[in-house]
Amino acid sequence: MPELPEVETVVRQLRQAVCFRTIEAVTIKDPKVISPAVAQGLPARVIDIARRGKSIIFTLDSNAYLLAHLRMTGHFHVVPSRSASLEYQKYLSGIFHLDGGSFFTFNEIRRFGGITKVSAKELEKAFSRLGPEPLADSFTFTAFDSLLHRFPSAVIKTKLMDQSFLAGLGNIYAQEALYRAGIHPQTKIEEIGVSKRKRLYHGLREILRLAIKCNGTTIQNFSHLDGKGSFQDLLSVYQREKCPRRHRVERINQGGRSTYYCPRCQK
DNA sequence: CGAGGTACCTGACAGC
DNA sequence: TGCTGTCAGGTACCTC
Repeated sequence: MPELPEVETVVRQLRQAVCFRTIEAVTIKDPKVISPAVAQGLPARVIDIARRGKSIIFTLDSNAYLLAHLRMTGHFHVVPSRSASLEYQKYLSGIFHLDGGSFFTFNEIRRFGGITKVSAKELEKAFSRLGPEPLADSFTFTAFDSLLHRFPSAVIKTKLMDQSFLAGLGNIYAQEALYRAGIHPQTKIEEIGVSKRKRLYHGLREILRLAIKCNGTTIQNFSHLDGKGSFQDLLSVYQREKCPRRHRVERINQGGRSTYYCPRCQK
């Protein structure tokens, strides 16, 4: 499930393979996933690939941007030459033809994610609703704490997953961060004391950094360009039966989503 | 305004 | 075997 660490992994790999290359043409197989506008204004050179929250931004030298979101099951694949077989044809949404005959593809099983072409203004508008980047230097404990103070009555787990609150956390890392902080996922923000707020701040940053080092978590549908991440081996509660301290993990439902937590470690 | 619920979409899997 | 129901979940959109 692509969250911040998985998207960051994909961005780093795309940067290696696609940055400073020219997109000559795009073949759109599924216009619901790849907006037809993406094929216009080519060829164009990719001069930067970056991440904001869970979005991927390709900066083109044509004064436009490609905005990609993996949602649940979106994948990029880089294919070295035109003669190579399209290994992932089954869910192929689009083919990006690069200079020199290589290409990369976008595949989307559930067709939730996709790629659109946007202007600088549209890009700014899309990101204006996003909360801060949890790994940014400017995201200090003070910044996190003042954010928490704005929503005293909200349930902490739901808020951690709210992209306008904090950009990049999803169901897995929100749960893992709460385990690290010893906070029950149904706790209201106003009920969390300052020491647990600090543990949550440090816990979520540590977990994101560690997961990036592991190239993300590979569960069910997520794999990055070069294979699989390994953070799933380090999960404490998500889809686990026992927490690292050998207590039984419980599963509850919050907003139609499963939440795993340890009733003994998280009060 | 915030908070909570639901639709979107398809594959995996359990149960009969 | 083959059907049905449930679950997975990021985000936009809706209602209260």
